[in-house]
Amino acid sequence: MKPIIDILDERLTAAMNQATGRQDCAALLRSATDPKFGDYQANGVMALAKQVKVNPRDLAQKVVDCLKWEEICEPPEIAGPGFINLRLKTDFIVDTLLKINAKHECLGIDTTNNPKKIVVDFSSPNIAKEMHVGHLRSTIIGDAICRMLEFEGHTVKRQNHIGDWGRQFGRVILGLWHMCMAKQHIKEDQLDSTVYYYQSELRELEESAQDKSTLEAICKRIRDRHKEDWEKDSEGKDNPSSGEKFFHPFLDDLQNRNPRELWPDFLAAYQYVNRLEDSLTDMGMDIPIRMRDPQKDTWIIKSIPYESLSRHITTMLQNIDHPDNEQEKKAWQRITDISLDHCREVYDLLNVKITDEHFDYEVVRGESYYRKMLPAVVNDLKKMGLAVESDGAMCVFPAGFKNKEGNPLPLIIQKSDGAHLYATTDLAAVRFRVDQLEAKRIVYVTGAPQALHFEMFFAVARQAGWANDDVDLVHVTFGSVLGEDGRPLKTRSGENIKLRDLLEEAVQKARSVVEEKNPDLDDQTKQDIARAVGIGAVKYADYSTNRNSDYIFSFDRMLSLEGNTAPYMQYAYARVKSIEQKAEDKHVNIEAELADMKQLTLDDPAELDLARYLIRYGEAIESASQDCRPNYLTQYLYDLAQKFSAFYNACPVLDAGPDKRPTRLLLCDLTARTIRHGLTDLLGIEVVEQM
RNA sequence: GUCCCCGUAGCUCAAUGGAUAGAGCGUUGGCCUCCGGAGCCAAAGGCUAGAGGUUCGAGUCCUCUCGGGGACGCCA
Repeated sequence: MKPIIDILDERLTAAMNQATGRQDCAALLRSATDPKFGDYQANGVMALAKQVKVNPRDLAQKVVDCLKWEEICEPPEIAGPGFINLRLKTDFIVDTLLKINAKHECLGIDTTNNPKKIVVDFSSPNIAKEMHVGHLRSTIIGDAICRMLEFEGHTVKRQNHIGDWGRQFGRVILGLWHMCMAKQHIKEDQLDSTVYYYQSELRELEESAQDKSTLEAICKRIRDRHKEDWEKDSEGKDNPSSGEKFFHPFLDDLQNRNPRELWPDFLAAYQYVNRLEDSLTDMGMDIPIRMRDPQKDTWIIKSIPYESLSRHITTMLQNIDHPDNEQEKKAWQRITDISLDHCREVYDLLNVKITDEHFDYEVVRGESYYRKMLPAVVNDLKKMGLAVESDGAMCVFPAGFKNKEGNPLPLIIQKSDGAHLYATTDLAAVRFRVDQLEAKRIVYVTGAPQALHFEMFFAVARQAGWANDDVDLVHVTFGSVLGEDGRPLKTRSGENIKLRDLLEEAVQKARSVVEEKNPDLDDQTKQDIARAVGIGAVKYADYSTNRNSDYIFSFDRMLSLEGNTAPYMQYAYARVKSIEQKAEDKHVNIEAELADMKQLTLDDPAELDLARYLIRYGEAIESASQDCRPNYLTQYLYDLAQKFSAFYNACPVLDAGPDKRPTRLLLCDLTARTIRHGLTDLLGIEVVEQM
């Protein structure tokens, strides 16, 4: 079925064209601002009257005279300075409800007649970092956008543009190497109760931060051992540090281990590398490295500053696909696996699908995916004359952007050391998405601070002709999650709050509420409810604010069960389900009563109020999807739940007479279906039958 | 310094240029012989930070001021 608002808008527009003899009228049909004005109001007549210089109320009357409304609306009313107010006929509402009942799988909503291929780039966490609150919004807003677009009938390609390339690359490999070596330093019989050196030495480094000489002694000790381990690892081989003895077997063994157990260790080792490198600055310590002698094609050993070791690995591995770098490539792949597994755990909790196993196409295409396309991006921009060298770096200066000095602002695509940046990767990705994925719209869900980057990068993509006018480029921004103090949400010690911890706390808090309200449920049921309510509360709280606003994160409010929250919605749903369960006791066969319904009796104001709102679900989806604003959808669902509650209070269902009961059962059924569809199918929030 | 976002009830948040700016929490007062009271109904609470402007009409668009946050060349 076509949305009612669209039908009326078309008719109003036609009537306005007819009344004025023009072709360019806009009815501006909107939801009525107040129920006393009816269901819809047309705002366009007033502007039109101004243009054609006639009295707006007179024009409104003319428009109404030309308008076909009879089978849909009560007689239109002209109000105020020239509004045309439309109220749906009860018969029309009845008709529509019956049609929805006949097609209740899609709730009477048609798919779009203009389906597009749309890429949605979201979540995109950084490898080697635990997912934290900062990833919450992109992940769930992006997911909701995809779900809405998919429901509308678009072909959506989800892309998880993970940060798996670039500067931290060398450090993560070093981290894994330390994990390997630390294990070697542990005797077999100590394995249970032991502390790995990267754990104990991290503490030492932190504690001695202010004491230069102690710090140097620690670093020297670490360096000496590092060197020794490195040499031992290639014992008996002419290929230095080939990793034959320890590292390769370690990496192979990792494949057989549970990534979930490895993750904390890896994080600790990575943190160790970061700390160590920061500590080493200006200490003048060296470490040997191996490199290919390009002349003789043999390995040579060279000394470099210890603190630049990871940077060396990073630059060397610009060429990761070379056979010489197999060890590093393998290490990097293991880390990606381990890290993605951690993400997967969070995604599962959030009920978000943004990894490969859920789809028949590659979802996780991180920065590394585009690595081979980067030189071409730079070269092509150079050839076009768009990229020029500036202070040793390759830059594009898109028109209209200025820096602090008022000079043209560069988008840097290649650093002076030859390395590429995220702008380069973004450009390669946009090319890939337009050419290979045939995207007609690309949606980037990232925080507002990156707005300038996207503006510039879009401008360059357009200038280069990689995204022409037939491709929409959209940056969906969002605000920050704040703590109760109004500052960005952090732990007391100032660290990012781990997303998994946050979600687990939400489930735990929800559990204690369930425990209190409904102590007789069995343990598994309680846990299922706690999970649906806890996770749902976090997601719903996010969705229900304007995404551009910052919002203050509060477990108490989001779990408070009153107001516009997930628990309230879930409760409304559970109450309907409860009626269904009770039906059997009262010998009411719901299916039989709903099947093949021909007529409804909408007598009670609460029934009518609920009914007229139920048929407008599609409008809510349309507006939420259009602007990528899930809060339009939550607002609709909340209003719907409130109207249902009012109806529930005023109108007995199971005890109603046979003349009223089928209607009321239908209202219950469609309310439940709509809430479940909105919550679960579009927002990924579970509903529960009881709570 | 330039640019971007924000400033709405005591608090947390809404408001697709439209009519008298809405919810929830909190406050006050009603409503269970009845399907889940985790509910419903109602009241009080506002110069939409301030000043100009555009418009038939401005919380929304433009200009300025004040206050908060963020971005602005080799991180992402």
